[in-house]
Amino acid sequence: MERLTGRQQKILSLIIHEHIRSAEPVASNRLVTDYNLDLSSATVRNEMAFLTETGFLRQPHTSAGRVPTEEGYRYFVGNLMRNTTLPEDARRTISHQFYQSRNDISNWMHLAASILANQSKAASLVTSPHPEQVRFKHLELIATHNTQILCVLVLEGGEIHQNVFTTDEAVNQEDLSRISNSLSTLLCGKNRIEVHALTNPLTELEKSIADWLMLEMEQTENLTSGEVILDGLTNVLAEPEFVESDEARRALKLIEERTLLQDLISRSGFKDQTNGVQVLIGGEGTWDELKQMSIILAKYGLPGVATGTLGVFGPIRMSYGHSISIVRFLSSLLSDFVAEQW
Amino acid sequence: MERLTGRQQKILSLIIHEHIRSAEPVASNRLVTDYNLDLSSATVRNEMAFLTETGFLRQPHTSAGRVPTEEGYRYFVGNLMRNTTLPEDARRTISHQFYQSRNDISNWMHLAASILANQSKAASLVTSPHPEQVRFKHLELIATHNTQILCVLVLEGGEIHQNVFTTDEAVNQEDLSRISNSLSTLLCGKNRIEVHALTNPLTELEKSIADWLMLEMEQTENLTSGEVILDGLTNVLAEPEFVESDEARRALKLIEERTLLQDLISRSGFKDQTNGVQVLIGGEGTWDELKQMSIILAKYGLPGVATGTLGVFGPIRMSYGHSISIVRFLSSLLSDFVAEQW
DNA sequence: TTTTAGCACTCTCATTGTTAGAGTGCTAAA
DNA sequence: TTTAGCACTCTAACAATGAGAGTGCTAAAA
Repeated sequence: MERLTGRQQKILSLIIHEHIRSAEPVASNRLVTDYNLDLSSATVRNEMAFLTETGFLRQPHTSAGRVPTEEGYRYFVGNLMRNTTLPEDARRTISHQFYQSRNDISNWMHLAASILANQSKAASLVTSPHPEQVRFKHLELIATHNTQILCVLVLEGGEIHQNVFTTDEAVNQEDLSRISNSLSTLLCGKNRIEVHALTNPLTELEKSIADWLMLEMEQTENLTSGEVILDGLTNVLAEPEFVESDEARRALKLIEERTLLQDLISRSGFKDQTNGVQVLIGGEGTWDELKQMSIILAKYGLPGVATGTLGVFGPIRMSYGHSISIVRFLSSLLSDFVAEQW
Repeated sequence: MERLTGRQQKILSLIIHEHIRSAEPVASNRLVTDYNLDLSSATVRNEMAFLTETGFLRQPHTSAGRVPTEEGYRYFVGNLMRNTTLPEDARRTISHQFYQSRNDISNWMHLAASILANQSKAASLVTSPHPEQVRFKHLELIATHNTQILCVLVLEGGEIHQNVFTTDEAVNQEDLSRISNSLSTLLCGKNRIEVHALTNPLTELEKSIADWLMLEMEQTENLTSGEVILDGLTNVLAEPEFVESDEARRALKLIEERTLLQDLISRSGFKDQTNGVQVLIGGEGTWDELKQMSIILAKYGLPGVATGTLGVFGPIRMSYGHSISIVRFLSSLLSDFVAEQW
């Protein structure tokens, strides 16, 4: 990694800041006048030439200002950005919005996606918390019409699955309650394999119920992530660099189709930096479709028990400091919600 | 309504067909050569002049071909379009895709949105089926941790709500089961007002549970539509007329924010045409933001019991025949699913 | 009366030429 | 080491031009 002088770092920071604001190449003059630099534009130009040589800036054409490269953004995020935390009042406002829905997973997922999108002015995603190992909690059988049975499976952590069975002959609610009670007490807290070992079903109905609940548990376990909520897709489209080119459209299409997300979430190792928040800038050489975009991801939940992913994606020219602090804050907030229920 | 000769109708149809295909103004020549018209271009020009005068076509500029007006599309949809039904094999393929998820509302809503978007090459929406009157079906209380109680409310039709209560002291599962059993038998099939009249709670816990379930029932009842699933937003953005203008972006933004949808669904009277399918062309003078877009909506479900809405929205230059037949088919398919569960 | 060939007319769009100005790199002086 | 000054380059905006697309109209043909 190149070593930069304090002044070079400052100029790089200012250029990135100004470019994020204006979406245009930044001229040496603009820096001097608008940011009260105690330097002449010529000096700034010399430094800019150096930063261009070392790969942190580039020039769209000879007589244009400078634009940060991916490398430049990466250096900025890794070394220069001051580690902003969300101001106390913003935290309070956001926490307050969750007050009503803290007990309903689906609700707070949507809310989180909406807040992420609005605050970061980019697109956002939130995946449902995914348990490492699925455990049975409770089963309920409810007679609906004469031969139809609504079957509700509650997993540890409060996740709910439902299904409707049709039987050959009518079953009354008392019988159903007896079955569900015995199964519930028998299987409570058991994982998929234990459930399989314990169920020695007698009737046709019990057999199909047992089959179904093992299927649901297996599916839930194998999913890398359950539901994926997207929001703010149109925010990204409003950005000037995406108005013309259809690169963004293609990237958004991939994201809407959820194909990239799986890949992205599983391959981004979460090995590293910035306090559990992962920053992917310009596809990092791996994802060609994301050349113009950056993605900020964080896991949330209880490690080893149940985790989900949340994050924002926007133009490479995004406000990293603010976005990262939002992502980090929501990640810890949602972790609390998960901890309450698991 | 103007009276058009057969030839005029045919020319209007062909122009609309060709314009939907090419997204460009249609010239008199193109019609004669590409569609083997047994007429000269001059004759076609005369008819085109007439159709322009009567308001079905317009000319972007003097030396350009013709483009259908909103009025033109409306006449086409109302009078000229042959009432296409989806081919048998397409129906079968689609039905087959639903096979696995016919019992899970959330699943089939997503699937329906995805199929609508892909088939119509436009954006799609599906709202959850909304009961006319909410009725209690079943209540289940499950002890999770020492002082936490997971509370699952099942409404008639299979809709499920959940909440977590925290009590001052630990409660055992037997007590909870007793409470939920007695409440379930007491309240089964009752609507919100009857529930209110019947609950004369004794303990603090019972009181908060009763409060909550009445709140949920009330909220569910007051919603014009519950969950709204959107899909295929990026399909619309790929259309040439939206690449440049930001009109589409604004329209999509409104739709993403769900503000327009409520208005749209409630105000579109479903008074009319095309077998329960409602076609809104170019905002119909009411919605300015939708000048360039058309919306095809249909209700599904059991009228008077529980209904939802589904549809597609795309450029005004959309393939109405195909889209309408898809919407109609899915509407009847989902109606079957609703009928099975209510 | 209806259709059509022919032609003048209009408007767009792509191309070219031109110019102002934005911004740089370099040099020589401070 | 910094900076003033200046030549140089490239873009973006504008005007001028011409080809071509497509029309409307007229007068002749069916």
